[in-house]
Amino acid sequence: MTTDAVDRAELGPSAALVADVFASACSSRAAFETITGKWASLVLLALAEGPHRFGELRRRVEGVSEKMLSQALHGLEREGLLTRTDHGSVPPRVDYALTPLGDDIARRLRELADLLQAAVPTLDESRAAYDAR
Amino acid sequence: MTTDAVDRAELGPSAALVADVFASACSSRAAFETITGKWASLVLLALAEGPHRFGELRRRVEGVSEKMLSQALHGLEREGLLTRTDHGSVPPRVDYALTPLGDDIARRLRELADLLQAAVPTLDESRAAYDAR
DNA sequence: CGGTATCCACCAAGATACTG
DNA sequence: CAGTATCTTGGTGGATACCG
Repeated sequence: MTTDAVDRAELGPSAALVADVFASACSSRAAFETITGKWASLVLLALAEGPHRFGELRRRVEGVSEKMLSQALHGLEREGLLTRTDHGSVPPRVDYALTPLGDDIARRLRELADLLQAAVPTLDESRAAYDAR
Repeated sequence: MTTDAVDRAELGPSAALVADVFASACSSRAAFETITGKWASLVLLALAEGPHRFGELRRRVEGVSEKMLSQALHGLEREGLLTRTDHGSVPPRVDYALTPLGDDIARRLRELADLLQAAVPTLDESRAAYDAR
Protein backbone atom coordinates (compact mmCIF):
# COMPACT_ATOMS: atom_id res chain seq x y z
CA MET A 1 0.00 0.00 0.00
CA THR A 2 1.00 3.61 -0.44
CA THR A 3 1.81 5.81 2.52
CA ASP A 4 -1.01 8.12 1.44
CA ALA A 5 -3.50 5.42 2.15
CA VAL A 6 -1.88 4.72 5.48
CA ASP A 7 -2.21 8.38 6.39
CA ARG A 8 -5.87 8.28 5.49
CA ALA A 9 -6.52 5.06 7.37
CA GLU A 10 -8.38 6.75 10.22
CA LEU A 11 -10.83 8.70 8.08
CA GLY A 12 -13.33 6.53 6.22
CA PRO A 13 -15.79 3.79 7.16
CA SER A 14 -13.05 1.39 6.13
CA ALA A 15 -11.01 2.84 8.95
CA ALA A 16 -9.46 -0.41 10.07
CA LEU A 17 -8.15 -1.10 6.60
CA VAL A 18 -5.05 0.34 5.09
CA ALA A 19 -6.14 0.04 1.49
CA ASP A 20 -8.45 2.57 -0.19
CA VAL A 21 -10.44 2.06 -3.39
CA PHE A 22 -10.74 5.80 -3.81
CA ALA A 23 -6.99 6.11 -4.18
CA SER A 24 -6.04 5.80 -7.83
CA ALA A 25 -2.73 4.14 -6.97
CA CYS A 26 -4.15 1.51 -4.63
CA SER A 27 -4.20 -2.03 -5.94
CA SER A 28 -7.70 -2.50 -4.58
CA ARG A 29 -8.82 0.18 -7.02
CA ALA A 30 -7.15 -1.64 -9.90
CA ALA A 31 -8.83 -4.87 -8.86
CA PHE A 32 -12.11 -3.01 -8.49
CA GLU A 33 -11.81 -1.77 -12.04
CA THR A 34 -10.97 -5.22 -13.35
CA ILE A 35 -13.92 -6.74 -11.57
CA THR A 36 -16.40 -4.07 -12.52
CA GLY A 37 -15.28 -4.26 -16.12
CA LYS A 38 -18.11 -4.74 -18.59
CA TRP A 39 -17.30 -8.38 -19.35
CA ALA A 40 -15.32 -9.48 -16.30
CA SER A 41 -18.26 -8.93 -14.00
CA LEU A 42 -20.52 -11.09 -16.15
CA VAL A 43 -17.85 -13.80 -16.36
CA LEU A 44 -17.64 -13.85 -12.58
CA LEU A 45 -21.41 -14.13 -12.40
CA ALA A 46 -21.38 -17.03 -14.83
CA LEU A 47 -18.61 -18.84 -12.95
CA ALA A 48 -20.51 -18.39 -9.70
CA GLU A 49 -22.81 -21.07 -11.09
CA GLY A 50 -19.90 -23.48 -11.40
CA PRO A 51 -16.86 -24.09 -13.63
CA HIS A 52 -17.31 -23.40 -17.32
CA ARG A 53 -15.39 -24.06 -20.51
CA PHE A 54 -14.45 -21.23 -22.85
CA GLY A 55 -17.24 -21.92 -25.27
CA GLU A 56 -19.79 -22.25 -22.53
CA LEU A 57 -18.86 -18.84 -21.19
CA ARG A 58 -19.02 -17.41 -24.67
CA ARG A 59 -22.58 -18.62 -24.99
CA ARG A 60 -23.64 -17.71 -21.47
CA VAL A 61 -22.41 -14.14 -21.55
CA GLU A 62 -24.53 -12.77 -24.31
CA GLY A 63 -22.73 -10.45 -26.67
CA VAL A 64 -19.14 -11.13 -25.64
CA SER A 65 -16.59 -11.70 -28.40
CA GLU A 66 -13.81 -14.29 -28.16
CA LYS A 67 -11.28 -11.53 -27.85
CA MET A 68 -13.02 -9.75 -25.01
CA LEU A 69 -13.75 -13.01 -23.22
CA SER A 70 -10.14 -14.08 -23.49
CA GLN A 71 -9.03 -10.70 -22.21
CA ALA A 72 -11.42 -10.74 -19.28
CA LEU A 73 -10.34 -14.26 -18.39
CA HIS A 74 -6.67 -13.31 -18.36
CA GLY A 75 -7.36 -10.26 -16.23
CA LEU A 76 -9.30 -12.27 -13.67
CA GLU A 77 -6.69 -15.00 -13.61
CA ARG A 78 -4.03 -12.38 -13.05
CA GLU A 79 -5.88 -10.99 -10.05
CA GLY A 80 -6.17 -14.50 -8.69
CA LEU A 81 -9.95 -14.65 -8.94
CA LEU A 82 -10.12 -17.70 -11.16
CA THR A 83 -8.03 -20.68 -12.18
CA ARG A 84 -7.48 -21.95 -15.67
CA THR A 85 -7.15 -25.71 -16.10
CA ASP A 86 -5.92 -27.01 -19.41
CA HIS A 87 -6.59 -30.74 -19.63
CA GLY A 88 -4.16 -30.96 -22.55
CA SER A 89 -6.45 -33.35 -24.36
CA VAL A 90 -7.44 -33.54 -28.00
CA PRO A 91 -9.83 -31.98 -28.68
CA PRO A 92 -8.74 -29.29 -26.21
CA ARG A 93 -10.60 -28.85 -22.99
CA VAL A 94 -9.99 -25.93 -20.66
CA ASP A 95 -11.96 -25.27 -17.52
CA TYR A 96 -12.32 -22.00 -15.70
CA ALA A 97 -13.28 -22.00 -12.04
CA LEU A 98 -13.41 -19.40 -9.29
CA THR A 99 -10.86 -19.28 -6.48
CA PRO A 100 -12.24 -18.76 -2.96
CA LEU A 101 -11.64 -15.01 -3.26
CA GLY A 102 -13.25 -14.99 -6.67
CA ASP A 103 -16.23 -16.80 -5.28
CA ASP A 104 -16.63 -14.25 -2.47
CA ILE A 105 -16.59 -11.47 -4.99
CA ALA A 106 -18.89 -13.22 -7.40
CA ARG A 107 -21.41 -13.72 -4.64
CA ARG A 108 -21.54 -10.00 -3.95
CA LEU A 109 -21.95 -9.33 -7.63
CA ARG A 110 -24.79 -11.82 -7.67
CA GLU A 111 -26.55 -9.94 -4.89
CA LEU A 112 -26.07 -6.77 -6.87
CA ALA A 113 -27.48 -8.38 -10.00
CA ASP A 114 -30.43 -9.80 -8.10
CA LEU A 115 -31.17 -6.39 -6.68
CA LEU A 116 -31.11 -4.93 -10.15
CA GLN A 117 -33.17 -7.69 -11.70
CA ALA A 118 -35.80 -7.22 -9.03
CA ALA A 119 -35.75 -3.48 -9.61
CA VAL A 120 -36.31 -3.63 -13.36
CA PRO A 121 -39.77 -2.04 -13.25
CA THR A 122 -38.47 0.85 -11.12
CA LEU A 123 -35.45 1.20 -13.37
CA ASP A 124 -37.54 1.35 -16.52
CA GLU A 125 -39.84 3.93 -15.00
CA SER A 126 -36.98 6.16 -13.85
CA ARG A 127 -35.32 6.03 -17.21
CA ALA A 128 -38.53 6.83 -19.05
CA ALA A 129 -39.27 9.73 -16.72
CA TYR A 130 -35.76 11.12 -17.12
CA ASP A 131 -35.79 10.84 -20.89
CA ALA A 132 -39.21 12.49 -21.11
CA ARG A 133 -37.95 15.70 -19.50
CA MET B 1 -38.38 -8.25 -20.47
CA THR B 2 -37.62 -10.55 -23.35
CA THR B 3 -39.37 -13.86 -23.79
CA ASP B 4 -35.96 -15.53 -23.75
CA ALA B 5 -35.45 -14.46 -20.18
CA VAL B 6 -38.90 -15.67 -19.28
CA ASP B 7 -38.11 -19.03 -20.81
CA ARG B 8 -34.95 -19.19 -18.75
CA ALA B 9 -36.70 -18.12 -15.55
CA GLU B 10 -36.60 -21.57 -14.00
CA LEU B 11 -32.92 -22.26 -14.63
CA GLY B 12 -30.62 -20.01 -12.61
CA PRO B 13 -30.31 -19.02 -8.97
CA SER B 14 -32.47 -16.04 -9.90
CA ALA B 15 -35.18 -18.51 -10.75
CA ALA B 16 -38.06 -16.53 -9.31
CA LEU B 17 -37.11 -13.44 -11.30
CA VAL B 18 -38.06 -12.69 -14.85
CA ALA B 19 -35.18 -10.33 -15.56
CA ASP B 20 -31.74 -11.58 -16.55
CA VAL B 21 -28.45 -9.65 -16.40
CA PHE B 22 -26.91 -12.03 -18.88
CA ALA B 23 -29.39 -10.97 -21.54
CA SER B 24 -27.95 -8.06 -23.49
CA ALA B 25 -31.40 -6.56 -24.03
CA CYS B 26 -32.52 -6.71 -20.40
CA SER B 27 -32.68 -3.37 -18.61
CA SER B 28 -31.05 -4.92 -15.57
CA ARG B 29 -27.98 -5.47 -17.71
CA ALA B 30 -27.96 -1.84 -18.79
CA ALA B 31 -28.26 -0.76 -15.18
CA PHE B 32 -25.54 -3.22 -14.24
CA GLU B 33 -23.23 -1.66 -16.79
CA THR B 34 -24.03 1.84 -15.60
CA ILE B 35 -23.34 0.90 -12.02
CA THR B 36 -20.18 -1.02 -12.69
CA GLY B 37 -18.86 1.82 -14.81
CA LYS B 38 -15.41 3.00 -13.80
CA TRP B 39 -16.57 6.28 -12.31
CA ALA B 40 -20.20 5.59 -11.48
CA SER B 41 -19.25 2.86 -9.02
CA LEU B 42 -16.89 5.16 -7.16
CA VAL B 43 -19.49 7.91 -7.10
CA LEU B 44 -21.98 5.51 -5.52
CA LEU B 45 -19.37 4.53 -2.97
CA ALA B 46 -18.74 8.16 -2.12
CA LEU B 47 -22.44 8.96 -1.80
CA ALA B 48 -22.89 5.96 0.47
CA GLU B 49 -21.08 8.10 3.04
CA GLY B 50 -23.74 10.80 2.72
CA PRO B 51 -24.82 13.53 0.28
CA HIS B 52 -22.07 15.38 -1.52
CA ARG B 53 -21.74 18.48 -3.65
CA PHE B 54 -20.21 18.32 -7.11
CA GLY B 55 -16.85 19.64 -6.02
CA GLU B 56 -16.73 17.35 -3.03
CA LEU B 57 -17.25 14.34 -5.25
CA ARG B 58 -14.62 15.61 -7.62
CA ARG B 59 -12.13 15.69 -4.78
CA ARG B 60 -13.23 12.44 -3.21
CA VAL B 61 -13.06 10.35 -6.34
CA GLU B 62 -9.42 10.62 -7.15
CA GLY B 63 -8.66 11.09 -10.82
CA VAL B 64 -12.14 11.88 -12.11
CA SER B 65 -12.52 14.81 -14.50
CA GLU B 66 -15.46 17.21 -14.36
CA LYS B 67 -16.73 15.81 -17.59
CA MET B 68 -16.68 12.20 -16.48
CA LEU B 69 -18.16 13.06 -13.12
CA SER B 70 -20.98 14.99 -14.73
CA GLN B 71 -21.62 12.11 -17.09
CA ALA B 72 -21.63 9.51 -14.33
CA LEU B 73 -23.97 11.66 -12.28
CA HIS B 74 -26.44 12.02 -15.13
CA GLY B 75 -26.37 8.28 -15.78
CA LEU B 76 -27.05 7.44 -12.16
CA GLU B 77 -29.80 10.02 -11.93
CA ARG B 78 -31.36 8.56 -15.03
CA GLU B 79 -31.42 5.08 -13.51
CA GLY B 80 -33.05 6.57 -10.41
CA LEU B 81 -30.14 5.78 -8.11
CA LEU B 82 -29.52 9.31 -6.96
CA THR B 83 -31.30 12.63 -6.72
CA ARG B 84 -29.95 15.99 -7.76
CA THR B 85 -31.00 18.96 -5.67
CA ASP B 86 -30.28 22.40 -7.04
CA HIS B 87 -30.71 24.97 -4.28
CA GLY B 88 -30.81 27.71 -6.90
CA SER B 89 -28.68 29.96 -4.77
CA VAL B 90 -25.77 32.21 -5.65
CA PRO B 91 -23.13 30.90 -5.52
CA PRO B 92 -24.68 27.71 -6.84
CA ARG B 93 -25.16 24.76 -4.54
CA VAL B 94 -26.20 21.37 -5.81
CA ASP B 95 -26.46 18.29 -3.65
CA TYR B 96 -26.36 14.71 -4.79
CA ALA B 97 -27.85 12.02 -2.61
CA LEU B 98 -28.70 8.36 -3.02
CA THR B 99 -32.25 7.13 -3.42
CA PRO B 100 -33.23 4.05 -1.39
CA LEU B 101 -32.44 1.81 -4.34
CA GLY B 102 -29.16 3.61 -4.88
CA ASP B 103 -28.31 3.11 -1.25
CA ASP B 104 -29.01 -0.62 -1.45
CA ILE B 105 -26.71 -0.89 -4.42
CA ALA B 106 -24.03 1.28 -2.91
CA ARG B 107 -23.97 -0.89 0.16
CA ARG B 108 -23.26 -3.97 -1.92
CA LEU B 109 -20.52 -2.12 -3.71
CA ARG B 110 -19.09 -1.17 -0.35
CA GLU B 111 -18.95 -4.80 0.69
CA LEU B 112 -17.21 -5.57 -2.56
CA ALA B 113 -14.72 -2.77 -2.02
CA ASP B 114 -14.06 -3.87 1.55
CA LEU B 115 -13.43 -7.40 0.37
CA LEU B 116 -10.96 -6.09 -2.17
CA GLN B 117 -9.24 -3.74 0.24
CA ALA B 118 -8.79 -6.57 2.71
CA ALA B 119 -7.45 -8.79 -0.06
CA VAL B 120 -4.79 -6.37 -1.26
CA PRO B 121 -1.84 -8.53 -0.17
CA THR B 122 -3.31 -11.58 -1.91
CA LEU B 123 -4.07 -9.51 -4.98
CA ASP B 124 -0.56 -8.11 -5.18
CA GLU B 125 0.93 -11.54 -4.82
CA SER B 126 -1.26 -13.07 -7.53
CA ARG B 127 -0.48 -10.30 -9.93
CA ALA B 128 3.25 -10.55 -9.32
CA ALA B 129 3.17 -14.33 -9.76
CA TYR B 130 1.21 -14.04 -12.99
CA ASP B 131 3.48 -11.37 -14.43
CA ALA B 132 6.60 -13.34 -13.53
CA ARG B 133 5.59 -16.29 -15.71
C1' DC C 1 -12.20 -26.63 -29.31
C1' DG C 2 -9.74 -22.89 -27.56
C1' DG C 3 -7.71 -19.65 -28.46
C1' DT C 4 -4.10 -15.69 -30.76
C1' DA C 5 -2.88 -12.06 -34.39
C1' DT C 6 -3.98 -8.25 -36.98
C1' DC C 7 -6.43 -4.52 -38.68
C1' DC C 8 -9.62 -0.88 -38.09
C1' DA C 9 -13.53 2.02 -36.49
C1' DC C 10 -15.43 4.30 -33.06
C1' DC C 11 -16.09 6.33 -28.85
C1' DA C 12 -14.60 7.02 -24.09
C1' DA C 13 -12.20 10.19 -21.92
C1' DG C 14 -8.57 13.88 -21.13
C1' DA C 15 -7.42 18.84 -21.92
C1' DT C 16 -8.92 23.25 -22.46
C1' DA C 17 -11.98 26.96 -22.65
C1' DC C 18 -16.05 29.06 -21.59
C1' DT C 19 -20.84 30.25 -19.14
C1' DG C 20 -24.95 30.90 -15.78
C1' DC D 1 -19.50 26.82 -7.66
C1' DA D 2 -21.30 23.86 -10.99
C1' DG D 3 -21.26 22.70 -14.78
C1' DT D 4 -21.37 22.64 -20.59
C1' DA D 5 -18.93 22.92 -25.26
C1' DT D 6 -15.53 21.63 -28.29
C1' DC D 7 -11.51 19.35 -29.86
C1' DT D 8 -8.40 15.59 -30.02
C1' DT D 9 -6.52 11.15 -29.23
C1' DG D 10 -5.59 6.57 -27.27
C1' DG D 11 -7.45 2.61 -26.20
C1' DT D 12 -11.59 -0.56 -26.32
C1' DG D 13 -13.64 -3.63 -28.69
C1' DG D 14 -15.61 -5.75 -33.15
C1' DA D 15 -14.49 -8.43 -37.48
C1' DT D 16 -11.79 -11.45 -39.74
C1' DA D 17 -8.32 -14.75 -40.39
C1' DC D 18 -5.44 -18.07 -38.79
C1' DC D 19 -2.95 -21.77 -35.47
C1' DG D 20 -2.04 -25.77 -31.91
